[in-house]
Amino acid sequence: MLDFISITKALSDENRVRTLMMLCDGELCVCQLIEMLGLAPSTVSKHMSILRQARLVQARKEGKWMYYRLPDGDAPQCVLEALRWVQKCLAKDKKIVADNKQLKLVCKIDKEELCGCYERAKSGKDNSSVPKRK
Amino acid sequence: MLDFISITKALSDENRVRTLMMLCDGELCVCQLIEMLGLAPSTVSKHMSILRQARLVQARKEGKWMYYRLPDGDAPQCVLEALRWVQKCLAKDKKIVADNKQLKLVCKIDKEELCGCYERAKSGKDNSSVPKRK
DNA sequence: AGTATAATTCGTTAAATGGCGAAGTATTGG
DNA sequence: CCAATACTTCGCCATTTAACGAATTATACT
Repeated sequence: MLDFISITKALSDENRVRTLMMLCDGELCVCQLIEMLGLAPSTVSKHMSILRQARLVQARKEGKWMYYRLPDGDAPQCVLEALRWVQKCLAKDKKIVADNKQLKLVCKIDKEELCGCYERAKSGKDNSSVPKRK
Repeated sequence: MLDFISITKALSDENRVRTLMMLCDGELCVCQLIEMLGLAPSTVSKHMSILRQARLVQARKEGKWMYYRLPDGDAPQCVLEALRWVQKCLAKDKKIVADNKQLKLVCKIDKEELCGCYERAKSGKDNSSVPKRK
């Protein structure tokens, strides 16, 4: 029961659900999620730890980057079915579709360039919708 | 998205999930739920309004009693699938199994007798496990 | 070694949530 | 009509939660 409630609690926040939907096409690193969600790094990190606790995502560290992804079949049945349910319910959701579109742009941004996200966030300018190159 | 989150929020409380599972075998009235959950009437009423808002339950008033039940197929697909998921995940859960057993006893109690639950609750004695007859 | 970067942990704050009892509404029964 | 019963709504309190920035950890780059 506790495991179950940890899943539903994890799913009861919009930003976490958006994150799960963003991971449908493959893993993302935290700075990409920060860019997409427009939240502080510490906040995103907390969200990911809640999703991880519920086993809705898995993590992989590579160098200084942390990648998150949906579980690969080895997760509890209850979790896998939850993910299928979420995906089916929200596939056509307006916000989710917009996120998907935005995500394609963000994924094109070079890692080194993107991860100035900390500084950019502090500067107050929202330039998240513009994929930049040098 | 908002509808979706209202469902996951509704499912993120143990007492509400227990309630849904109790409704699997048919409708129950509020005083039966009060008896089962051991909560104040106002609290149970609030829980039911949250479940109703999410369309996870439907209500029917008969005389002075209010009956709640799972939706009959006319609910959104997303809701029906959520209910199937919850039921599958928790069918064998310890607390849920115990609730089911307890519920059978509570259902045998005569309505007129059961609904002194308000007074009984105030008296502080937990006699909920003993189905009583005059 | 020493700085910069990516992410997490910690401490705080504002808002949401679950609980209760008191008061209000609606229905039944005298 | 009036009292009793079955809820529901409202107002309050304690706890939890989502957010942030500051401090910390871990890795890469000179």
